[in-house]
Amino acid sequence: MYRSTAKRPAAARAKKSGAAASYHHGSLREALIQATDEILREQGVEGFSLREAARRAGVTPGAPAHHFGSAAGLLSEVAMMAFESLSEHLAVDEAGPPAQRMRQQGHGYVRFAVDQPGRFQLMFRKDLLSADHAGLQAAGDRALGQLESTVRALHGVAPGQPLSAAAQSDLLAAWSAVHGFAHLALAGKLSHMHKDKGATSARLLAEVLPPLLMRLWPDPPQAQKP
Amino acid sequence: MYRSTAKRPAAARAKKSGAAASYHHGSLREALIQATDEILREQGVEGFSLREAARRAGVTPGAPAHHFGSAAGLLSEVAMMAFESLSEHLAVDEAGPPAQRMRQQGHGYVRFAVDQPGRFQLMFRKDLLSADHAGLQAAGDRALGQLESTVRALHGVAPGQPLSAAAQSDLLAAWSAVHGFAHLALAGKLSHMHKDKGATSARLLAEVLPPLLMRLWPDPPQAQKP
DNA sequence: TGTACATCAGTGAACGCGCGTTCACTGATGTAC
DNA sequence: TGTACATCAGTGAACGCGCGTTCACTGATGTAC
Repeated sequence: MYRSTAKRPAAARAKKSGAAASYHHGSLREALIQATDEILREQGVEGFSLREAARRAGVTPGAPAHHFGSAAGLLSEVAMMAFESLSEHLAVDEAGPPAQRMRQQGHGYVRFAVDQPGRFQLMFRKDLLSADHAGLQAAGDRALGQLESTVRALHGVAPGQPLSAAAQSDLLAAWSAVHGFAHLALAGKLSHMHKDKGATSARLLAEVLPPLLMRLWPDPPQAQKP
Repeated sequence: MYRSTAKRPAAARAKKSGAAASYHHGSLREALIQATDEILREQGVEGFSLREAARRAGVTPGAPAHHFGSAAGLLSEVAMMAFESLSEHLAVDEAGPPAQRMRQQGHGYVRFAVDQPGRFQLMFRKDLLSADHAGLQAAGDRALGQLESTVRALHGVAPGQPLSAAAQSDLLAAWSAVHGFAHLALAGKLSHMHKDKGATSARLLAEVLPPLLMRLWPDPPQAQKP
Protein backbone atom coordinates (compact mmCIF):
# COMPACT_ATOMS: atom_id res chain seq x y z
CA MET A 1 0.00 0.00 0.00
CA TYR A 2 1.37 3.32 -1.06
CA ARG A 3 1.80 5.87 1.64
CA SER A 4 2.49 9.41 0.52
CA THR A 5 5.44 10.83 2.36
CA ALA A 6 4.15 14.32 1.61
CA LYS A 7 1.70 13.88 4.45
CA ARG A 8 4.44 13.55 6.97
CA PRO A 9 5.20 16.87 8.61
CA ALA A 10 8.95 16.30 8.60
CA ALA A 11 8.79 15.72 4.86
CA ALA A 12 6.57 18.73 4.34
CA ARG A 13 9.01 20.76 6.31
CA ALA A 14 11.93 19.53 4.20
CA LYS A 15 10.06 20.30 1.02
CA LYS A 16 9.33 23.79 2.17
CA SER A 17 12.76 24.70 3.42
CA GLY A 18 14.79 22.66 0.98
CA ALA A 19 16.70 20.99 3.80
CA ALA A 20 16.70 17.25 4.42
CA ALA A 21 13.68 15.84 6.22
CA SER A 22 14.46 15.25 9.84
CA TYR A 23 12.54 13.79 12.67
CA HIS A 24 13.58 16.68 14.85
CA HIS A 25 12.68 20.14 13.77
CA GLY A 26 15.70 21.80 15.28
CA SER A 27 14.16 25.14 16.16
CA LEU A 28 10.50 24.41 16.59
CA ARG A 29 10.13 26.83 19.42
CA GLU A 30 11.10 29.78 17.26
CA ALA A 31 9.19 28.42 14.29
CA LEU A 32 5.98 28.29 16.31
CA ILE A 33 6.40 31.80 17.59
CA GLN A 34 7.07 32.96 14.08
CA ALA A 35 4.06 31.09 12.73
CA THR A 36 1.79 32.55 15.39
CA ASP A 37 2.98 36.04 14.64
CA GLU A 38 2.29 35.41 10.98
CA ILE A 39 -1.25 34.29 11.75
CA LEU A 40 -1.82 37.41 13.81
CA ARG A 41 -0.62 39.50 10.91
CA GLU A 42 -2.83 37.77 8.38
CA GLN A 43 -5.93 36.94 10.36
CA GLY A 44 -5.84 38.72 13.66
CA VAL A 45 -6.24 37.11 17.06
CA GLU A 46 -9.43 35.35 16.10
CA GLY A 47 -7.57 33.48 13.37
CA PHE A 48 -5.17 31.86 15.76
CA SER A 49 -5.30 28.24 16.78
CA LEU A 50 -2.65 25.98 18.15
CA ARG A 51 -3.26 23.54 15.35
CA GLU A 52 -2.87 26.20 12.69
CA ALA A 53 0.41 27.32 14.21
CA ALA A 54 1.60 23.71 14.24
CA ARG A 55 0.51 23.29 10.65
CA ARG A 56 2.49 26.30 9.55
CA ALA A 57 5.53 25.12 11.42
CA GLY A 58 5.19 21.80 9.60
CA VAL A 59 4.61 19.77 12.71
CA THR A 60 1.87 17.62 14.22
CA PRO A 61 -0.70 19.15 16.57
CA GLY A 62 0.77 17.52 19.64
CA ALA A 63 4.22 19.01 19.19
CA PRO A 64 3.67 22.52 20.58
CA ALA A 65 2.86 21.12 23.99
CA HIS A 66 6.50 20.12 24.43
CA HIS A 67 7.61 23.72 24.20
CA PHE A 68 4.76 25.81 25.51
CA GLY A 69 2.45 23.53 27.41
CA SER A 70 -0.64 25.23 26.08
CA ALA A 71 -1.90 27.83 23.67
CA ALA A 72 -1.67 30.50 26.37
CA GLY A 73 2.02 29.75 26.79
CA LEU A 74 2.74 30.28 23.12
CA LEU A 75 0.60 33.38 22.87
CA SER A 76 2.23 34.89 25.93
CA GLU A 77 5.59 34.51 24.30
CA VAL A 78 4.34 36.29 21.20
CA ALA A 79 2.69 38.99 23.29
CA MET A 80 6.01 39.57 24.98
CA MET A 81 7.67 40.14 21.63
CA ALA A 82 4.83 42.45 20.72
CA PHE A 83 5.44 44.58 23.80
CA GLU A 84 9.06 44.77 22.83
CA SER A 85 8.04 46.00 19.42
CA LEU A 86 5.80 48.56 21.06
CA SER A 87 8.73 49.73 23.17
CA GLU A 88 10.67 50.39 19.99
CA HIS A 89 7.83 52.53 18.75
CA LEU A 90 8.00 54.51 21.96
CA ALA A 91 11.71 55.18 21.70
CA VAL A 92 12.31 58.88 21.43
CA ASP A 93 15.15 61.33 21.61
CA GLU A 94 15.44 62.23 25.28
CA ALA A 95 16.89 65.61 24.49
CA GLY A 96 13.77 67.20 23.05
CA PRO A 97 11.15 69.16 24.98
CA PRO A 98 8.96 66.83 27.07
CA ALA A 99 5.66 67.85 25.51
CA GLN A 100 7.01 67.13 22.08
CA ARG A 101 8.37 63.79 23.23
CA MET A 102 5.00 62.91 24.67
CA ARG A 103 3.38 63.65 21.35
CA GLN A 104 5.94 61.58 19.53
CA GLN A 105 5.32 58.66 21.80
CA GLY A 106 1.60 59.05 21.39
CA HIS A 107 2.04 58.92 17.68
CA GLY A 108 4.31 55.90 17.98
CA TYR A 109 1.79 54.07 20.13
CA VAL A 110 -1.00 54.58 17.64
CA ARG A 111 1.18 53.75 14.68
CA PHE A 112 2.13 50.49 16.30
CA ALA A 113 -1.49 49.57 16.93
CA VAL A 114 -2.61 50.47 13.45
CA ASP A 115 0.31 48.84 11.67
CA GLN A 116 0.24 45.66 13.72
CA PRO A 117 -3.34 45.25 14.82
CA GLY A 118 -3.12 41.51 15.42
CA ARG A 119 -0.32 41.92 17.90
CA PHE A 120 -2.01 44.88 19.51
CA GLN A 121 -5.24 42.97 19.99
CA LEU A 122 -3.41 40.07 21.54
CA MET A 123 -1.44 42.11 24.05
CA PHE A 124 -4.52 43.13 25.98
CA ARG A 125 -6.47 39.92 25.76
CA LYS A 126 -5.71 38.66 29.21
CA ASP A 127 -8.12 35.78 28.72
CA LEU A 128 -5.67 34.37 26.17
CA LEU A 129 -2.44 34.99 28.08
CA SER A 130 -0.77 33.37 31.05
CA ALA A 131 -1.17 35.58 34.08
CA ASP A 132 2.13 34.38 35.50
CA HIS A 133 4.40 34.76 32.49
CA ALA A 134 7.24 36.76 33.97
CA GLY A 135 8.77 37.96 30.71
CA LEU A 136 5.45 39.23 29.46
CA GLN A 137 4.81 41.19 32.61
CA ALA A 138 8.26 42.71 32.44
CA ALA A 139 7.98 43.65 28.79
CA GLY A 140 4.68 45.38 29.48
CA ASP A 141 6.17 47.26 32.38
CA ARG A 142 9.09 48.33 30.22
CA ALA A 143 6.82 49.82 27.58
CA LEU A 144 4.76 51.65 30.15
CA GLY A 145 7.98 52.79 31.75
CA GLN A 146 8.86 54.68 28.60
CA LEU A 147 5.69 56.71 28.82
CA GLU A 148 6.33 57.19 32.49
CA SER A 149 9.78 58.60 31.98
CA THR A 150 8.40 61.25 29.65
CA VAL A 151 5.71 62.12 32.14
CA ARG A 152 8.43 62.47 34.75
CA ALA A 153 10.22 64.93 32.53
CA LEU A 154 7.00 66.86 32.00
CA HIS A 155 6.37 67.11 35.71
CA GLY A 156 9.96 67.43 36.81
CA VAL A 157 9.94 64.28 38.91
CA ALA A 158 13.38 62.72 39.22
CA PRO A 159 13.79 59.05 38.18
CA GLY A 160 14.20 57.73 41.71
CA GLN A 161 11.25 59.54 43.28
CA PRO A 162 7.64 58.39 43.34
CA LEU A 163 5.26 60.03 40.92
CA SER A 164 3.21 62.92 42.20
CA ALA A 165 -0.54 62.52 42.08
CA ALA A 166 -0.71 64.91 39.15
CA ALA A 167 1.96 63.01 37.26
CA GLN A 168 0.25 59.72 38.00
CA SER A 169 -2.96 61.08 36.65
CA ASP A 170 -1.21 62.46 33.61
CA LEU A 171 0.42 59.14 32.84
CA LEU A 172 -2.88 57.39 32.97
CA ALA A 173 -4.48 60.09 30.85
CA ALA A 174 -1.75 59.71 28.28
CA TRP A 175 -2.04 55.98 28.13
CA SER A 176 -5.83 56.09 28.04
CA ALA A 177 -5.95 58.62 25.26
CA VAL A 178 -3.59 56.90 22.88
CA HIS A 179 -4.92 53.48 23.74
CA GLY A 180 -8.48 54.59 23.20
CA PHE A 181 -7.64 56.35 19.99
CA ALA A 182 -5.94 53.22 18.70
CA HIS A 183 -8.91 51.07 19.58
CA LEU A 184 -11.38 53.40 17.98
CA ALA A 185 -9.27 53.54 14.85
CA LEU A 186 -9.15 49.75 14.66
CA ALA A 187 -12.88 49.51 15.32
CA GLY A 188 -13.43 51.74 12.31
CA LYS A 189 -14.97 54.54 14.33
CA LEU A 190 -12.67 57.22 12.99
CA SER A 191 -13.85 57.35 9.42
CA HIS A 192 -17.43 57.53 10.56
CA MET A 193 -16.60 60.55 12.74
CA HIS A 194 -16.39 62.96 9.87
CA LYS A 195 -17.83 63.59 6.47
CA ASP A 196 -14.72 62.64 4.52
CA LYS A 197 -15.78 59.01 4.22
CA GLY A 198 -13.57 57.82 1.40
CA ALA A 199 -10.32 58.79 3.08
CA THR A 200 -7.61 56.22 3.62
CA SER A 201 -7.28 55.26 7.22
CA ALA A 202 -3.64 56.30 6.98
CA ARG A 203 -4.46 59.76 5.70
CA LEU A 204 -7.30 60.13 8.14
CA LEU A 205 -4.98 59.23 10.96
CA ALA A 206 -2.33 61.66 9.80
CA GLU A 207 -4.85 64.46 9.81
CA VAL A 208 -6.70 63.69 12.96
CA LEU A 209 -4.10 62.47 15.41
CA PRO A 210 -1.58 65.34 15.52
CA PRO A 211 -4.09 68.01 16.57
CA LEU A 212 -5.41 65.67 19.21
CA LEU A 213 -1.92 65.15 20.58
CA MET A 214 -1.29 68.86 20.45
CA ARG A 215 -4.45 69.50 22.40
CA LEU A 216 -3.36 67.10 25.14
CA TRP A 217 0.28 68.14 25.30
CA PRO A 218 0.63 71.65 23.94
CA ASP A 219 3.98 73.35 23.88
CA PRO A 220 4.43 75.25 27.11
CA PRO A 221 3.80 79.00 27.10
CA GLN A 222 6.88 81.22 26.65
CA ALA A 223 9.32 80.74 29.49
CA GLN A 224 8.69 83.19 32.31
CA LYS A 225 11.88 83.78 34.21
CA PRO A 226 11.09 85.99 37.19
CA MET B 1 -40.29 2.77 22.98
CA TYR B 2 -40.35 5.44 25.61
CA ARG B 3 -39.47 8.94 24.46
CA SER B 4 -38.76 11.45 27.18
CA THR B 5 -40.72 14.59 26.56
CA ALA B 6 -38.24 16.50 28.69
CA LYS B 7 -35.90 16.51 25.73
CA ARG B 8 -38.30 18.49 23.64
CA PRO B 9 -37.58 22.21 23.77
CA ALA B 10 -41.22 23.19 23.94
CA ALA B 11 -41.60 20.97 26.99
CA ALA B 12 -38.43 22.32 28.55
CA ARG B 13 -39.74 25.78 27.97
CA ALA B 14 -43.05 24.94 29.60
CA LYS B 15 -41.30 23.40 32.59
CA LYS B 16 -39.18 26.48 33.05
CA SER B 17 -41.90 29.05 32.70
CA GLY B 18 -44.74 27.08 34.19
CA ALA B 19 -46.87 27.69 31.12
CA ALA B 20 -48.28 24.99 28.89
CA ALA B 21 -45.92 23.50 26.34
CA SER B 22 -46.53 24.97 22.94
CA TYR B 23 -45.08 24.36 19.56
CA HIS B 24 -44.76 28.07 19.05
CA HIS B 25 -42.70 30.05 21.45
CA GLY B 26 -44.69 33.23 21.16
CA SER B 27 -41.90 35.72 21.72
CA LEU B 28 -38.79 33.94 20.62
CA ARG B 29 -37.25 37.02 19.16
CA GLU B 30 -37.21 38.79 22.49
CA ALA B 31 -36.24 35.63 24.32
CA LEU B 32 -33.16 35.19 22.15
CA ILE B 33 -32.07 38.77 22.63
CA GLN B 34 -32.57 38.38 26.33
CA ALA B 35 -30.65 35.11 26.38
CA THR B 36 -27.76 36.61 24.46
CA ASP B 37 -27.57 39.53 26.81
CA GLU B 38 -27.53 37.11 29.70
CA ILE B 39 -24.65 35.18 28.18
CA LEU B 40 -22.73 38.41 27.70
CA ARG B 41 -23.29 39.24 31.34
CA GLU B 42 -22.17 35.85 32.58
CA GLN B 43 -19.44 34.87 30.15
CA GLY B 44 -18.53 37.85 28.02
CA VAL B 45 -18.47 37.91 24.25
CA GLU B 46 -16.31 34.82 23.99
CA GLY B 47 -18.98 32.82 25.77
CA PHE B 48 -21.61 33.51 23.16
CA SER B 49 -22.79 31.02 20.60
CA LEU B 50 -25.97 30.84 18.63
CA ARG B 51 -26.61 27.36 19.96
CA GLU B 52 -26.20 28.46 23.55
CA ALA B 53 -28.63 31.31 23.03
CA ALA B 54 -31.12 28.88 21.50
CA ARG B 55 -30.61 26.51 24.40
CA ARG B 56 -31.37 29.21 26.93
CA ALA B 57 -34.44 30.26 25.04
CA GLY B 58 -35.56 26.63 25.12
CA VAL B 59 -35.54 26.18 21.40
CA THR B 60 -33.73 24.08 18.80
CA PRO B 61 -30.55 25.36 17.14
CA GLY B 62 -32.25 26.01 13.84
CA ALA B 63 -34.89 28.32 15.26
CA PRO B 64 -32.90 31.57 15.54
CA ALA B 65 -32.37 31.67 11.79
CA HIS B 66 -36.06 32.47 11.33
CA HIS B 67 -35.69 35.69 13.26
CA PHE B 68 -32.15 36.86 12.75
CA GLY B 69 -30.73 34.99 9.81
CA SER B 70 -27.36 34.57 11.45
CA ALA B 71 -25.42 35.10 14.63
CA ALA B 72 -24.34 38.55 13.46
CA GLY B 73 -27.97 39.56 13.11
CA LEU B 74 -28.77 38.61 16.67
CA LEU B 75 -25.63 40.17 18.08
CA SER B 76 -26.25 43.39 16.21
CA GLU B 77 -29.64 43.65 17.83
CA VAL B 78 -28.09 43.21 21.25
CA ALA B 79 -25.33 45.69 20.45
CA MET B 80 -27.98 48.20 19.52
CA MET B 81 -29.60 47.79 22.92
CA ALA B 82 -26.19 48.14 24.48
CA PHE B 83 -25.65 51.48 22.76
CA GLU B 84 -28.98 52.59 24.08
CA SER B 85 -27.91 51.65 27.57
CA LEU B 86 -24.70 53.59 27.02
CA SER B 87 -26.72 56.60 25.97
CA GLU B 88 -28.56 56.46 29.27
CA HIS B 89 -25.24 56.50 31.07
CA LEU B 90 -24.34 59.62 29.13
CA ALA B 91 -27.49 61.47 30.03
CA VAL B 92 -26.65 64.55 32.00
CA ASP B 93 -28.30 67.71 33.23
CA GLU B 94 -27.88 70.20 30.43
CA ALA B 95 -27.98 73.12 32.81
CA GLY B 96 -24.60 72.50 34.48
CA PRO B 97 -21.28 73.99 33.38
CA PRO B 98 -19.97 72.23 30.25
CA ALA B 99 -16.69 71.05 31.78
CA GLN B 100 -18.55 69.43 34.63
CA ARG B 101 -20.97 67.81 32.23
CA MET B 102 -18.08 66.45 30.22
CA ARG B 103 -16.64 64.90 33.35
CA GLN B 104 -19.96 63.40 34.28
CA GLN B 105 -20.30 61.86 30.88
CA GLY B 106 -16.77 60.54 31.04
CA HIS B 107 -17.58 58.93 34.33
CA GLY B 108 -20.79 57.52 32.92
CA TYR B 109 -18.99 56.04 29.95
CA VAL B 110 -16.47 54.25 32.11
CA ARG B 111 -19.06 53.09 34.59
CA PHE B 112 -21.04 51.58 31.76
CA ALA B 113 -18.01 49.71 30.43
CA VAL B 114 -16.98 48.43 33.82
CA ASP B 115 -20.46 47.45 34.95
CA GLN B 116 -21.42 45.80 31.69
CA PRO B 117 -18.18 44.58 30.19
CA GLY B 118 -19.76 41.93 27.99
CA ARG B 119 -21.95 44.45 26.25
CA PHE B 120 -19.11 46.92 25.98
CA GLN B 121 -16.83 44.33 24.37
CA LEU B 122 -19.49 43.42 21.87
CA MET B 123 -20.27 46.95 20.77
CA PHE B 124 -16.86 47.45 19.20
CA ARG B 125 -16.35 44.00 17.76
CA LYS B 126 -17.20 44.85 14.21
CA ASP B 127 -16.14 41.37 13.11
CA LEU B 128 -19.19 40.04 14.97
CA LEU B 129 -21.71 42.64 13.89
CA SER B 130 -23.60 43.32 10.68
CA ALA B 131 -22.10 46.30 8.93
CA ASP B 132 -25.45 47.25 7.47
CA HIS B 133 -27.66 47.09 10.53
CA ALA B 134 -29.36 50.47 10.42
CA GLY B 135 -30.58 50.55 14.00
CA LEU B 136 -27.18 49.72 15.35
CA GLN B 137 -25.52 52.47 13.36
CA ALA B 138 -28.12 54.95 14.53
CA ALA B 139 -27.84 53.97 18.17
CA GLY B 140 -24.08 54.39 18.01
CA ASP B 141 -24.47 57.80 16.44
CA ARG B 142 -26.92 58.80 19.11
CA ALA B 143 -24.52 57.93 21.91
CA LEU B 144 -21.68 59.76 20.25
CA GLY B 145 -24.04 62.64 19.67
CA GLN B 146 -24.42 63.09 23.40
CA LEU B 147 -20.72 63.59 23.80
CA GLU B 148 -20.75 65.87 20.83
CA SER B 149 -23.42 68.11 22.25
CA THR B 150 -21.36 68.67 25.38
CA VAL B 151 -18.31 69.44 23.30
CA ARG B 152 -20.43 71.97 21.42
CA ALA B 153 -21.33 73.64 24.68
CA LEU B 154 -17.67 73.70 25.70
CA HIS B 155 -16.65 75.34 22.46
CA GLY B 156 -19.70 77.48 21.98
CA VAL B 157 -20.72 75.88 18.72
CA ALA B 158 -24.44 76.07 18.08
CA PRO B 159 -26.33 72.83 17.36
CA GLY B 160 -26.87 73.51 13.68
CA GLN B 161 -23.33 74.56 12.83
CA PRO B 162 -20.45 72.28 11.89
CA LEU B 163 -17.85 71.57 14.55
CA SER B 164 -14.75 73.71 14.52
CA ALA B 165 -11.47 71.87 14.08
CA ALA B 166 -10.68 72.40 17.74
CA ALA B 167 -14.04 71.06 18.81
CA GLN B 168 -13.68 68.09 16.49
CA SER B 169 -10.34 67.32 18.00
CA ASP B 170 -11.70 67.73 21.48
CA LEU B 171 -14.54 65.34 20.83
CA LEU B 172 -12.18 62.72 19.59
CA ALA B 173 -9.88 63.32 22.53
CA ALA B 174 -12.78 62.91 24.92
CA TRP B 175 -13.97 59.73 23.34
CA SER B 176 -10.46 58.31 23.10
CA ALA B 177 -9.63 59.06 26.69
CA VAL B 178 -12.69 57.49 28.25
CA HIS B 179 -12.71 54.62 25.82
CA GLY B 180 -9.06 53.89 26.46
CA PHE B 181 -9.48 54.19 30.18
CA ALA B 182 -12.35 51.75 30.07
CA HIS B 183 -10.38 49.26 28.03
CA LEU B 184 -7.37 49.47 30.27
CA ALA B 185 -9.56 48.99 33.31
CA LEU B 186 -11.14 45.90 31.80
CA ALA B 187 -7.74 44.57 30.75
CA GLY B 188 -6.67 44.80 34.37
CA LYS B 189 -3.99 47.38 33.68
CA LEU B 190 -5.19 49.79 36.30
CA SER B 191 -4.39 47.85 39.40
CA HIS B 192 -0.95 47.13 38.13
CA MET B 193 -0.32 50.85 37.66
CA HIS B 194 0.14 51.57 41.30
CA LYS B 195 1.37 49.98 44.48
CA ASP B 196 -2.03 49.53 46.08
CA LYS B 197 -2.49 46.06 44.63
CA GLY B 198 -5.24 44.71 46.81
CA ALA B 199 -7.69 47.49 46.04
CA THR B 200 -11.12 46.70 44.64
CA SER B 201 -11.42 47.68 41.04
CA ALA B 202 -14.40 49.80 42.06
CA ARG B 203 -12.43 51.68 44.69
CA LEU B 204 -9.46 52.01 42.43
CA LEU B 205 -11.66 53.44 39.76
CA ALA B 206 -13.27 55.89 42.12
CA GLU B 207 -9.86 57.18 43.15
CA VAL B 208 -8.17 57.27 39.82
CA LEU B 209 -10.79 58.39 37.36
CA PRO B 210 -11.98 61.72 38.80
CA PRO B 211 -8.55 63.38 38.83
CA LEU B 212 -7.99 62.18 35.29
CA LEU B 213 -11.26 63.72 34.19
CA MET B 214 -10.42 66.90 36.05
CA ARG B 215 -7.09 67.06 34.30
CA LEU B 216 -8.75 66.80 30.89
CA TRP B 217 -11.67 69.11 31.58
CA PRO B 218 -10.78 71.45 34.41
CA ASP B 219 -13.18 74.06 35.58
CA PRO B 220 -12.56 77.25 33.66
CA PRO B 221 -10.55 80.00 35.37
CA GLN B 222 -12.56 82.63 37.23
CA ALA B 223 -14.73 84.60 34.87
CA GLN B 224 -12.96 87.66 33.58
CA LYS B 225 -15.46 90.33 32.78
CA PRO B 226 -13.65 93.25 31.20
C1' DT C 1 37.20 5.99 18.18
C1' DG C 2 33.54 3.12 19.54
C1' DT C 3 29.64 1.63 22.08
C1' DA C 4 25.84 1.55 25.44
C1' DC C 5 22.46 4.09 27.18
C1' DA C 6 19.51 8.04 28.68
C1' DT C 7 17.14 11.86 27.26
C1' DC C 8 14.74 14.49 24.28
C1' DA C 9 11.49 15.99 20.54
C1' DG C 10 8.13 14.95 17.47
C1' DT C 11 4.62 11.27 15.57
C1' DG C 12 0.14 9.56 14.65
C1' DA C 13 -4.03 8.36 15.95
C1' DA C 14 -7.66 8.98 18.69
C1' DC C 15 -10.63 11.24 22.52
C1' DG C 16 -14.86 14.05 22.97
C1' DC C 17 -16.43 18.44 22.16
C1' DG C 18 -19.23 22.36 20.32
C1' DC C 19 -20.01 24.95 16.48
C1' DG C 20 -23.28 27.27 12.39
C1' DT C 21 -26.18 26.01 8.87
C1' DT C 22 -29.32 23.15 6.08
C1' DC C 23 -33.79 21.13 5.03
C1' DA C 24 -37.84 18.42 4.68
C1' DC C 25 -41.21 18.20 8.08
C1' DT C 26 -45.24 19.39 11.10
C1' DG C 27 -47.91 21.62 14.44
C1' DA C 28 -50.21 25.99 15.47
C1' DT C 29 -52.22 30.25 14.18
C1' DG C 30 -54.71 33.47 11.46
C1' DT C 31 -57.79 34.69 7.58
C1' DA C 32 -61.48 34.53 4.10
C1' DC C 33 -65.81 33.40 3.19
C1' DT D 1 -70.36 29.61 13.86
C1' DG D 2 -67.96 26.63 10.98
C1' DT D 3 -64.71 25.17 7.60
C1' DA D 4 -60.96 25.27 4.19
C1' DC D 5 -56.75 26.86 3.43
C1' DA D 6 -52.41 29.62 3.56
C1' DT D 7 -48.85 31.18 6.28
C1' DC D 8 -45.89 31.02 9.85
C1' DA D 9 -42.63 29.29 13.47
C1' DG D 10 -40.21 25.79 15.38
C1' DT D 11 -38.58 20.63 15.05
C1' DG D 12 -35.21 17.09 14.63
C1' DA D 13 -31.73 15.12 12.50
C1' DA D 14 -27.91 15.47 10.00
C1' DC D 15 -23.95 17.89 7.34
C1' DG D 16 -18.93 18.71 7.79
C1' DC D 17 -15.90 21.28 10.34
C1' DG D 18 -11.96 22.52 13.47
C1' DC D 19 -10.64 22.59 17.96
C1' DG D 20 -7.13 21.35 22.33
C1' DT D 21 -5.30 17.64 24.60
C1' DT D 22 -3.75 12.88 25.55
C1' DC D 23 -0.60 9.04 25.11
C1' DA D 24 2.03 5.11 23.82
C1' DC D 25 5.38 5.20 20.41
C1' DT D 26 9.88 5.95 17.93
C1' DG D 27 13.55 8.21 15.74
C1' DA D 28 17.43 11.34 16.63
C1' DT D 29 20.72 13.40 19.58
C1' DG D 30 23.89 13.83 23.28
C1' DT D 31 26.75 11.90 27.04
C1' DA D 32 29.71 8.76 29.74
C1' DC D 33 33.20 5.80 29.70
